[in-house]
Amino acid sequence: MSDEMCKILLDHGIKPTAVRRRVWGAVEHRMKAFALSDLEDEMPEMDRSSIFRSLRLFASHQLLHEIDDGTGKQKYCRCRCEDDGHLNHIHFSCVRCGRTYCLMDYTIPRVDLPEGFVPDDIEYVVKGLCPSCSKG
Amino acid sequence: MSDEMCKILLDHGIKPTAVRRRVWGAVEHRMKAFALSDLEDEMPEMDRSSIFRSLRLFASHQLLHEIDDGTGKQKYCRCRCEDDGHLNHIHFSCVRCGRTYCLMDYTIPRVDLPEGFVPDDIEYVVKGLCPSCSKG
DNA sequence: TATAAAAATGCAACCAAGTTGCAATCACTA
DNA sequence: TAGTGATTGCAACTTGGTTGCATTTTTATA
Repeated sequence: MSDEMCKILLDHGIKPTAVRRRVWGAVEHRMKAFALSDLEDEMPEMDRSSIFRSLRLFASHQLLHEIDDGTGKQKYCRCRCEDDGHLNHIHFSCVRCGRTYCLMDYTIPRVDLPEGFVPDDIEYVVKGLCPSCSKG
Repeated sequence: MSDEMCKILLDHGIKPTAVRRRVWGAVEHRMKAFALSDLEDEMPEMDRSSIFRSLRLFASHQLLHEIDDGTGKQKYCRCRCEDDGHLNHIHFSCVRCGRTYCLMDYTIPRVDLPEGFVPDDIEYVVKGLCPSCSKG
């Protein structure tokens, strides 16, 4: 709805249709990684493939990152990188509650690769217990 | 068949049945990560779920690691860790040919996590072009 | 050794998540 | 306003993983 929201989409070359604004609104302020199924549950009146297509579109236009936390479900997180569009923070995946945290302030330490390997992107996922699950 | 093979399985608390020896034989010398589907293709006369159960068994007995390289397929690699049973090397996943390399000599750099996060395992996957694909 | 009990296997079916084909609808331009 | 292309909703399909169960094999016990 808001002009603000439209602007972000337009700035990234995305036509702000009703579906896309709806999806973006549900997504833009999230700090944790989320899956398609999360959005499905929250917006049961919306079509799965429409949400899916919006997410993929956002990801291809650098509004979201696609991350893989080892749970077998594709997750997304809000991209806040100014640089080259690549993820540069680590993720934490809780083995108990299944939530994935974006640790924005923790950058991925780099490794020099053997000759011939040309890196493009890095995924650094720590698995264990998150603060709320480690308390118990 | 070989006593050697049986010994490895027995040493890890696994009864060396025919299926398991067959699967282990197809797996033990691999340097690259592999998926269930790879073994299915190589041993078409074997049952999928039997291979699957063997792999899961091996993994639960620390003979294999289950790794997630972001391709959406569960991959496995030969465990050569002497220490705590955790993976400690990085992986390289080629976006062109889909192969996943275990870079055994490249250990995962550690990151101090925020208060409350209790790490158990780490996944470090670099995506890009492998030596054979980056040549072209 | 014969038999009972337990474990492993093969098969078919199921499930979840992602993805696609296509017709209906919408948005925009001429 | 008609025509064109993009978008959407729906249903169906694909892939990979997983499970239920009857059959077979192995192991333990009498």
